[in-house]
Amino acid sequence: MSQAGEATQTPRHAPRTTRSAQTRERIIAAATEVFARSGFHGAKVADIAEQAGIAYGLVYHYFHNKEDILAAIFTERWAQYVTYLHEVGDMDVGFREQMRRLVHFWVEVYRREPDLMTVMINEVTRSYEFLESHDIGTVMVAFEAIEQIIRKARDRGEVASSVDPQLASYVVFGAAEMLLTGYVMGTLRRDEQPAFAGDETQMLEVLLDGLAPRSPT
Amino acid sequence: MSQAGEATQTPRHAPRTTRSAQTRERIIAAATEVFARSGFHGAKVADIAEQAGIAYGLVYHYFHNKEDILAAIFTERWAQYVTYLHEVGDMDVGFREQMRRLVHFWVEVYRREPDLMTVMINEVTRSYEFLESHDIGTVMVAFEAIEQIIRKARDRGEVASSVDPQLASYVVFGAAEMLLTGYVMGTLRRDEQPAFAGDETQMLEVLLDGLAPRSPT
Amino acid sequence: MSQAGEATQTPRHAPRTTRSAQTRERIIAAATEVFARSGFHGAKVADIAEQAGIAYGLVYHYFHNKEDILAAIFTERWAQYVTYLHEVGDMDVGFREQMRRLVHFWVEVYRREPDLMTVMINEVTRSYEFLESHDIGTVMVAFEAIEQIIRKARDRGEVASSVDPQLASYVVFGAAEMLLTGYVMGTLRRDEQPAFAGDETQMLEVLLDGLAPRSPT
Amino acid sequence: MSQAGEATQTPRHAPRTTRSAQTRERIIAAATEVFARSGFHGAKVADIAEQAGIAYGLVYHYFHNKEDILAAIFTERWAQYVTYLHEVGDMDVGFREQMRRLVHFWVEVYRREPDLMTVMINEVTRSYEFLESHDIGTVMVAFEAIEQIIRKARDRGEVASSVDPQLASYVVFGAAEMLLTGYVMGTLRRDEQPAFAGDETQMLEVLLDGLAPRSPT
DNA sequence: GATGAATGAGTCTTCATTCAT
DNA sequence: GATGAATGAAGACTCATTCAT
Repeated sequence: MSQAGEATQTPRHAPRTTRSAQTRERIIAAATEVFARSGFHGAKVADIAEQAGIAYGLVYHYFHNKEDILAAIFTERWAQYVTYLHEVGDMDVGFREQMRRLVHFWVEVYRREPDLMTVMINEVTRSYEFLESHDIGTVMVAFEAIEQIIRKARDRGEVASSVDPQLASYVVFGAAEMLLTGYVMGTLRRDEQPAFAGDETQMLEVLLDGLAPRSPT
Repeated sequence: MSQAGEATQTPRHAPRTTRSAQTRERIIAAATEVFARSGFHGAKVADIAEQAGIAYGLVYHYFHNKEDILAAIFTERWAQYVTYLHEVGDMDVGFREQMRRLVHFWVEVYRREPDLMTVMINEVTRSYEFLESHDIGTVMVAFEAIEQIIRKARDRGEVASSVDPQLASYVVFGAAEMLLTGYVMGTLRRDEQPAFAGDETQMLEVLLDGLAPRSPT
Repeated sequence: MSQAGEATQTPRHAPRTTRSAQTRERIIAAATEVFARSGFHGAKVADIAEQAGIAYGLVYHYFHNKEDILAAIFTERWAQYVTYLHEVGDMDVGFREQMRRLVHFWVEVYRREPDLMTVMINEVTRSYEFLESHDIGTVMVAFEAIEQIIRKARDRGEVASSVDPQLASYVVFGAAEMLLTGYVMGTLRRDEQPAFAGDETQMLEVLLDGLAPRSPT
Repeated sequence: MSQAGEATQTPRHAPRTTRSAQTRERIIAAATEVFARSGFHGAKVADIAEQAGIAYGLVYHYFHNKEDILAAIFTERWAQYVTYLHEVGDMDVGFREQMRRLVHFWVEVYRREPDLMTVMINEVTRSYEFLESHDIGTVMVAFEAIEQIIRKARDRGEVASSVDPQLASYVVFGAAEMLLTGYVMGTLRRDEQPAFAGDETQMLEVLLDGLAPRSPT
């Protein structure tokens, strides 16, 4: 745990073969699932290996330690996530459409990789332990990307001038995350595709237009 | 973890003396602090005892095990929380005012007991582990209380008729929780009272009126 | 455990009042029951106190430690036991009658105090630990008493001359003990008094006349 | 203790290698020795491991917990024991010879594996704790086997018709067990082979022909 | 690369014993 | 005498990590 920073910097080895790379991916996928279910501390390396269908000793061929797996998930998946946020920010499609795509993206990502989001949120976003040994700024980038989208839209007049982009980014992120949490926890049951689409519409409406009725009802 | 439910139901003993009750409170307070700092898994019973200024063995006079302490924190504080949500729901003050009070309540609770909220958020609300071994319904009551507030307001015409109260309750809860998470994480630095007040106003505005500008766009 | 010998020699105090003596008896009775059920190591002082209906701290007013309670059971009860064995040995009633009385005595003692016998056998007679810290000779006296009874009977011609009194005492003691174990374990169900009487007769017959049919049946 | 049954049913894993199987045997042998010396409760897992020449953690690769080791000793040895009893029962050699072999078997087993018998007697046969958490029927099978031997012999006229086979099986088993206990406790010192043989003869005589002199005295 | 046997630091938890009240 | 709060030594058990095969 103490050498976490170092470990993160020093991948155990570069993948030499395709198979090797596949095994590494399998471990990351398995770890994502197990971390999501049990949390970092509650996850056993043996569980991860079992989930990945390999011997537990093999994990240490690919990662220095358990912490290093979490770091890899973070490094290799979070980046994609933030990349998309920036892409959306750079799209010339208007704020409503940007938000629509963001919400859709979240819901889609969750539908495809619910565990990844869970780990990101629970283990990365909240963990002092983790953040202390990594750059908290890297985590914050996601918030800042959304903040930027809102700020620019505000500058264009597509967001109310009174809105504080930073605060608003927390609202947006929080709302999205709680929706996804509802999915994962099973408190929001959505078995059909249309239901997911309906949620996207609803969330979008609430975030953009608020709860209070617009104009003369 | 498997006997957690049982443990929760069976307090080790009724407080016989004032001193006994005080020690129990000391342990709960200390545990709240340590759980907030290190997380449930990362917290050592010995740390909790040290923080409480007692021998670690004494913890087991008052609680069955570590899990039981977390359960006690949850049980004894969450009820107060839900009670307030219901009080707000019963107030005859209009939806905007209800929401104002809710948001203020959340921010205030955090300001007064940041560790408690941290534990609630990180170890209870977000923990599969906890939710799986306890009555998730107890947790959901909070969501339902907000859902009811929104539903009634919609019936009164104070919330747009197109809004789905359940979905909206997730947005509201999620936004509030992420705000507090920002406080907890220190990514939202708020050292001054006015800053907190500003956040409340902002959050209220976004939730009620949305990000999009009102008036004639 | 190390000062067991010392502890045994030094009763914590002489009973000053009748009530005091009664409490001491209650502890001994309770301990006998708990030791029988859980063994010495498995028995908790708290269980003994609860069984006795007193606070666990009070146990230490009457005994130095847990070991001391066992020693007291041994000292104060075993003596009575051996005394009776000697009485039987001194009776001028013939070997068959002596054996009859012995067997009856065992069955009776067990019927009245099965726990006492269980403790004697399991924790005293069979325990290296106990025997190491006490005079094993004291325990052996019971065997020797039976051995003497047999030896004298042999000298009188009432026992086959080929019989080794020492070995025979083990047979007698073992048979009796296993019978009683059957009662306690519930593998030998005896709810009616006649059943017990029947067992005494059977055991006596087998021990005295053997399994093989006597001459012309 | 409550999951003991479950643990017993579920070996931690099947031996994958010869070495693995050897280590498991080493642990069982070491545990037998330590249990015999200190009793189940008094035995430390660390002692067992030290005796086996391994790290204590390794014990938990092979067994779920301490109780599980005792259960394994019982399961894997008792079966052999009962098997032999049945073999003797099926022999067509007459009752006297059957008994002779039984007694010889018991004495031999003790001579070869005194610790094993000590554990069987002290921790298995006598322990409520053990018997409560396991199938007592499995233990009783041994009694029943002897009972059958006696019953059949009675039917053949080789045992007195007045004998109750069940009661008699307790006498036989009890006598044998106490003899072994004498060996175990060291109260019956037998350093020479002839002494053991003498014991067998004596026990056989007492059990078959009884203490009372046969014929006309 | 792969496996899983082996290690032992780290914790939780129990419970005999003490002692203030 | 009586109580039970408090202490802390002792020991069971977990599991990340190493390494021989």
